[in-house]
Amino acid sequence: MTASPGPAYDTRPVAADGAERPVEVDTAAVARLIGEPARAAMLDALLAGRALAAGELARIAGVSPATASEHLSRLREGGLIEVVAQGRHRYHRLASPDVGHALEALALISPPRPVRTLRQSRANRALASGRTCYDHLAGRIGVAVHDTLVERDAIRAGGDGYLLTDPGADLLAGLGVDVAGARGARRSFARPCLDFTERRTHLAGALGAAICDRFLSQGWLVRRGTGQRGLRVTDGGRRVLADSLGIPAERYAAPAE
Amino acid sequence: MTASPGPAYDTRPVAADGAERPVEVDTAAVARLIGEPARAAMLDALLAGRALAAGELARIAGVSPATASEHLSRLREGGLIEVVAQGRHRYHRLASPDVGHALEALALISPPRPVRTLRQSRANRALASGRTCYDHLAGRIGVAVHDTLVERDAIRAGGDGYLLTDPGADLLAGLGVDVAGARGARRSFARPCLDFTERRTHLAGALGAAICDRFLSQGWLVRRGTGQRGLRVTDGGRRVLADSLGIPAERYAAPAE
DNA sequence: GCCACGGTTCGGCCGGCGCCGAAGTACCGG
DNA sequence: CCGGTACTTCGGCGCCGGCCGAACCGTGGC
Repeated sequence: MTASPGPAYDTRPVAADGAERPVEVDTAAVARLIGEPARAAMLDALLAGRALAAGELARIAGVSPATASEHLSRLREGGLIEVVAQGRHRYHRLASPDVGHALEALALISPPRPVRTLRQSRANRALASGRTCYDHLAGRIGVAVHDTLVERDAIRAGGDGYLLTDPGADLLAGLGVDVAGARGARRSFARPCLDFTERRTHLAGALGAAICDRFLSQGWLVRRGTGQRGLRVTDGGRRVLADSLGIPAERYAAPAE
Repeated sequence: MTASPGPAYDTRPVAADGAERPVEVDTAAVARLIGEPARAAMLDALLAGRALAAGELARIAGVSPATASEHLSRLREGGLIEVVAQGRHRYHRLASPDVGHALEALALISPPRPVRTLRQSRANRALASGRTCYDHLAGRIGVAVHDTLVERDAIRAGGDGYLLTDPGADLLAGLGVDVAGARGARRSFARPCLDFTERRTHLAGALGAAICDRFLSQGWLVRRGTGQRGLRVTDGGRRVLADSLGIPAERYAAPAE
């Protein structure tokens, strides 16, 4: 039995509007969009959840602004990214967490490409420790938080993903996480997300994002360098993780070697 | 707390061998493989879990045997499919469930393509009710079974996916499901799998496969037609679902219209 | 041994698309 | 208004790769 009232499953006949009916789907079109090195590099950069301007994406992908512009408009038409105009800049971001999930699922079955430089290797090791995945915590920190919440019965499988138990809601509220806001969000509340560096599950959805927000705004975690994707635990964060969640620092230390 | 002894998380430092270290990964290469209509059609056909001969795949994709052969060898080199020679035929199948998951994750963000014929539409509606996803139950039946197991606390989030509780093990053993065999399997024991027709979660992994096996071998479910992907619930199956799991027939009936 | 059949390899055709430079458009600051 | 910057559109080049027919290899049936 779950902590929330009513059945965990949805007894309605899966919605009557046409969007939910099974339809053929053009998988090849989307894969073709991702299957171009420059576009894949852009999407990878956007996977951190930050909106980036077209010029930055051009530089990241190593192509001219003209080419980048074409790629971005294709990605937009394909529904993979959204664009928000702001002054002279046009910021791009992934259209939905589902896009991020598809990218990670692809990464999981993609051939490894040997790390080239020492600098690159060091950066990757840092990412393994803590990073954001779209907008929630990933890496060893994300996995540790996820596992602890499950272990303490703060979240339980249910619905389409997880349901928050009453003690779990108290625990997170005590940390200042905006649980009510997450419940009100129109996106999926809480669901598991496969972490491709750890090959383990961490917490995604509105709740995962709310936790990530809180940890960043309190300075418990800080963005690592200018890459924005890596995360570092501060001394205060170490205290909070240990005292409130019982997570020792070893659980999320960077892997050895 | 979970039902099994010891912590639900893995306290080891994520394995010391190089394979688990974070590496750059060539997502574009894999996406490029999938992003070709003929190859995508082949992969889609293989998503049902059946191994298919090269000739059949050529016919399905609508290309000549020569072209199909080239596509298949590329897919093989890319690690997406495996081939097993048998007499004059060479049977192809997806290399791993992860490949299937990536395909489903892509399908979730792919643009819908309107169903063309009435016949096609009817076939799709049947698939919505019950189907296999790689080797486990999917569709409305898969979702109903998954939700019921969660609702009855037979499975709980933990580890990398789900852990089976003691009452849950009794429940499934009572149905004749080979729980011990599933535990012994080297693959992931039980994990959620996103169903792209239902947009809901169902049960994958060794346990999901064991349940599917049992239901098919007892004749509670039968393959629908020659497509092998669709499933139909028999009268006996209806009884078992209602009596042992408390799932009424409405939960998995084909959607209206 | 011969043929039939499934599958692969090879050669050559051709369309699509990724690329850039240059020109065009929108927005901002002075 | 004018110049600079950010971005898009256009035209044209070149190559990758998807396609097929034909030839080639291995298996199985007779």
